[in-house]
Amino acid sequence: MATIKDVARKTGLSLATISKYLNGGHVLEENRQAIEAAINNLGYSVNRMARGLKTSRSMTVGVLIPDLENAFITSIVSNLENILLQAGYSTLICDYKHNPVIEHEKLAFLAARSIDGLVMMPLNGCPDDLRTLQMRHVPVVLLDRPVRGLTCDAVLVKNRQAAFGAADLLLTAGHRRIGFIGGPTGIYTADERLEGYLAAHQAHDLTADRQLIRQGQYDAESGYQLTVELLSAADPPTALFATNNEMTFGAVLAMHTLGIHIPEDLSVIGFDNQMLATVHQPVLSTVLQPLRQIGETAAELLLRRMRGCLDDYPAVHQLDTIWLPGASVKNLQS
Amino acid sequence: MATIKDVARKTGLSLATISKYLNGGHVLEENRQAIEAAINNLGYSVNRMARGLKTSRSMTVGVLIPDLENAFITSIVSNLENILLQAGYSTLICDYKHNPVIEHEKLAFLAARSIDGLVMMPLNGCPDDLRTLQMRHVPVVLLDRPVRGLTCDAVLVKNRQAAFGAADLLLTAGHRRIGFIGGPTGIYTADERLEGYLAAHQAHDLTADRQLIRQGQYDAESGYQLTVELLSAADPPTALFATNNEMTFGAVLAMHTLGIHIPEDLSVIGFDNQMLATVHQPVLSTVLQPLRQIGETAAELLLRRMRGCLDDYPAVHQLDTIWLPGASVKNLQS
DNA sequence: GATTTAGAGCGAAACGTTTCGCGACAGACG
DNA sequence: CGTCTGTCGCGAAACGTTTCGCTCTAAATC
Repeated sequence: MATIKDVARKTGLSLATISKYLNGGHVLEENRQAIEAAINNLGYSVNRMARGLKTSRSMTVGVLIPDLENAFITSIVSNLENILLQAGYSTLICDYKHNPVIEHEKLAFLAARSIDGLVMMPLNGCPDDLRTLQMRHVPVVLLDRPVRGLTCDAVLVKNRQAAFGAADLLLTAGHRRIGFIGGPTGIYTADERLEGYLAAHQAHDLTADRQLIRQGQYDAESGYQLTVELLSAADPPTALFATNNEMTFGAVLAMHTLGIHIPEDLSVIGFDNQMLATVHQPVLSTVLQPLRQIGETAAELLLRRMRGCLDDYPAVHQLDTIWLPGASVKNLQS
Repeated sequence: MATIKDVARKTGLSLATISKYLNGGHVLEENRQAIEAAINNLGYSVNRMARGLKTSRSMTVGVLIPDLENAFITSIVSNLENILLQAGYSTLICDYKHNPVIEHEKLAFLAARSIDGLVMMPLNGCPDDLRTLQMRHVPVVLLDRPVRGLTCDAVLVKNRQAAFGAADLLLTAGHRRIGFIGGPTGIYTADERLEGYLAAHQAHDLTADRQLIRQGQYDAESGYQLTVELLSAADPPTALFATNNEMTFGAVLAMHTLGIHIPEDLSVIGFDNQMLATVHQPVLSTVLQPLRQIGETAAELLLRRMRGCLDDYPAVHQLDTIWLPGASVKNLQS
């Protein structure tokens, strides 16, 4: 491998000059050409480890997500990666498989790789590790949910408003018994979405039947299970709101198994699962998160922070969700 | 940040000894304890860039894939990442969005990051860049398809056999007009799968009607389009075989739009799209690739190569596909 | 024509490791 | 007691950059 020394020798210039050129400094036109020729000739490319050693920047950002097999998440990551790459950063992607132990391990792993920044979709969030990172001036941007007790930049969506909208739509269509399939209490998005659901009832001067509110894990298994429970109860709902990607999948699976027709037997609103929503017959009315925008916002925020700009710290961006109109809601009024 | 020097100072030992300890060498029990105490005390962790500079190994592998939003692919990557991480490697994941220009760019980007190994699911494959990498003794493992004119390790599946099996199943069920929705000629997997389809016809002493064989891009758009064409033709097929993840999605979407019932109006076999297959009603009979196994095989092969073992080079692993039995094929015999 | 100023290049010292060859020492052996 | 052998630690030289402060030259200014 050619080094900067070889380029210096070949051009008759000094190391310092080559380095200056490489870092965008001004050199004489004549020398510029000589340097470029030598670089091509030798096939030189800068050794990022040597550079990193000197500058103590790795030009690498860590991305820690719960799941790499979830299109909803990877779509965000893909965006993120592209923007960061354009700025010269590479992206170290890790998933922790929804497991807090792995989450902690991989966070430690990333921290040990001397990353210049971190984007994380937290489960527990490991506030202590994150704080340590922040003390080292490694900026952190959270996705999807904040971490309790940690001051940090974050990119979220308006969960409460989205859930309010979905429930309101069902109520307005005349539904009075709306099943709610949600994540565990204590999880930020789960709490927010439930609150939105409840608030919509209040806005219609109604009180939701607590029996209709079912909470489990944010996974397909739970979605399936809770749907079965809800629908086999004494007084089943006429509509169902599944409040995350996996649970929507599980819920639809359960309805298929039970032979329930949408929307004749049951009106349904899903969350996030765009591919399922569009392939479903009829198309599933769904709350979608603005994946592209989440990725972009997070990337740009992180880049700003890595450039040292702390103007609006801590910034918490709350993005609007997108409504995918389908045909899975039956109007009971008509 | 504490350095090895600080540890040396604190313990009264020399740099060389600390380094030896860090790299698993033997030191006196007494010193070992002192070193460990000092490390904890100082919060020392090795600077990977300095280490990399000396050893000229980055302990990083590149992963280049066509698409990060495709669960079929990311599932492989997730596996890969986990195994590599256990061996101490981090994973630089890039996607090229099915675009040969980006493919080339990102490959160049990865190559410039001094990766220790590369796993790639190629489109064009950029044989020249890959060869350059190989000359630098950076092992490369290809996924899904080989690259024309390049000697290289690869992990593939038995495409021909899988397509043969699917077509054979339909033929055995009495179907004589089987639509084939495939990728473009020249793409390895597309060619192999088509050959399997044709071979199955031959095995039944039949010749496939060329009108039933439609080729497009490996995307949902094409799958949709070709399905519409096939079904609106004069003499439509009684069965359909969609031969990749996205095309299966597109095909199902088209059938829904056309109001076609599966399997009453049309028998269908899909490919790869497990989530669609299981959520579909009825469950879609589908050819699945062994994602976990592909990831593992590729990771282990790459690790072996990075350890310098070239015993079986070039190794081309051909894995068996998995048959997901569904209820989307109607038996015409009965 | 003398003095200032800006531009360009240079030398050398870091950055935090690994590694090679050597020396010190202790115990085993004849 | 002298020699040999094996273990453990040490000093110093790299690895390929960046960067600071300096010098040199030529143009600009008075």
